[in-house]
Amino acid sequence: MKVAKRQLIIDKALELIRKNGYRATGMRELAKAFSMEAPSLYNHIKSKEEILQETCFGMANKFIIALDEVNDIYFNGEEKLRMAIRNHIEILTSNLNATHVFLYEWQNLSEPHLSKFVELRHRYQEGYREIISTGEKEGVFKESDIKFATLTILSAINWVIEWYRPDGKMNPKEIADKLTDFILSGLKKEKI
Amino acid sequence: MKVAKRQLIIDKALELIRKNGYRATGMRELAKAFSMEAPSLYNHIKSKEEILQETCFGMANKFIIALDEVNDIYFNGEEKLRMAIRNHIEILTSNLNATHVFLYEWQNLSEPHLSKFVELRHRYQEGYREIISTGEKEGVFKESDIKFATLTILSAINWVIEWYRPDGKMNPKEIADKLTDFILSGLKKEKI
DNA sequence: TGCCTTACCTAACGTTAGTTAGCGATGAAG
DNA sequence: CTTCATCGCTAACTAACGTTAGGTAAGGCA
Repeated sequence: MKVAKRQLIIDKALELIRKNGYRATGMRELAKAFSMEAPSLYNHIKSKEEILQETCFGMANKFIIALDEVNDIYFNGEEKLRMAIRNHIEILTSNLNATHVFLYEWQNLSEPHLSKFVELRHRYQEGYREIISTGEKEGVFKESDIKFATLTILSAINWVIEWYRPDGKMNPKEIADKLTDFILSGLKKEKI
Repeated sequence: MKVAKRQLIIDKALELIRKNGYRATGMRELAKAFSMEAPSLYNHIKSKEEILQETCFGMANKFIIALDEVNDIYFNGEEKLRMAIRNHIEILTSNLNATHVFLYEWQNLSEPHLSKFVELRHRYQEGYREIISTGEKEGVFKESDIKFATLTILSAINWVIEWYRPDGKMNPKEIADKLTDFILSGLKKEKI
């Protein structure tokens, strides 16, 4: 039972944090969502930062594992990119609140967790860089500044969190496919 | 003299806010940067939020004016997009700290400024939507979900703030051009 | 000389933050 | 029936926040 309520608290915390920001989300406000007083929360969690840490590192793991799988299973660069983006969008859309914390609130981590987290982020970028590099070597992707392409791609797929609505007209897979098409082929009509 | 120091204070504030976040940046810390005590700041500024307001609305104006110009002067959709992105990157890279506040800290605005600001942001997006819509009607751009394309493009050009370094190897114009090429033509090699 | 403004100071206010201490009720286990 | 962990509570602490009040030294100007 304890573990269940703990998860409820964390979930609600993530929801509030996404809505108002980590610093603006107080323990008293969080407690109110459960008709409790703030100190009672500490029967379930160790501290406010514990929520932040668990979420940041938990999501980092999810993203990294999914990416490593792609790099292991698929060989073709284009296929790799398509699957990586599909996985990323899938994780992002099914963990909107947690992903927001992962993307934008990690700066509130205290040391040494902050440094550790930055390193994980770096590793994730590295994975994408590899994929693009693969596609380039295969002659399928243009010769491009790989760092540049990586960052641009990551920005596009992360921005999805800003406008995705679970009840919208596109489901995660459709978003991922459309995004991949856009990234691969751009906006311009192909010359005939 | 007073106006000069006021600007120095605001500039330093923006620098600190970009580094640590609006809420994490305190008046005492800001004052320390000038070897002053916190209350002395109030001889130069009215409040902490004044800095936020001035920056958010000031930057919004810059971006919107630049975009309106593009929509007035150029006719071709592709040219419009190229110039809009060039202007955007130019403003962004020459106001890194202020742009960060504009992009990520506006949520700390209090009402009614918050609503007003959101409306301005909306208008800026609208401008990009128009451009893409123009290119589509001309038959130069693919038939695409315009909202989707707009958001993806804006995310890519805004993400530049995350990795741009003034002493890096690409200057703003190069970044803008490369970004535009990427957005227009994508990552894949053109079929022969 | 006398005065007013500028720009700093110290002291302190009121609020809010995260958290701890310690107590009481409940309910399952031995 | 007793025991003991669970999970709430109130009270309160420390630290930090933005800001105000009120005072003082310096410099331009009548």
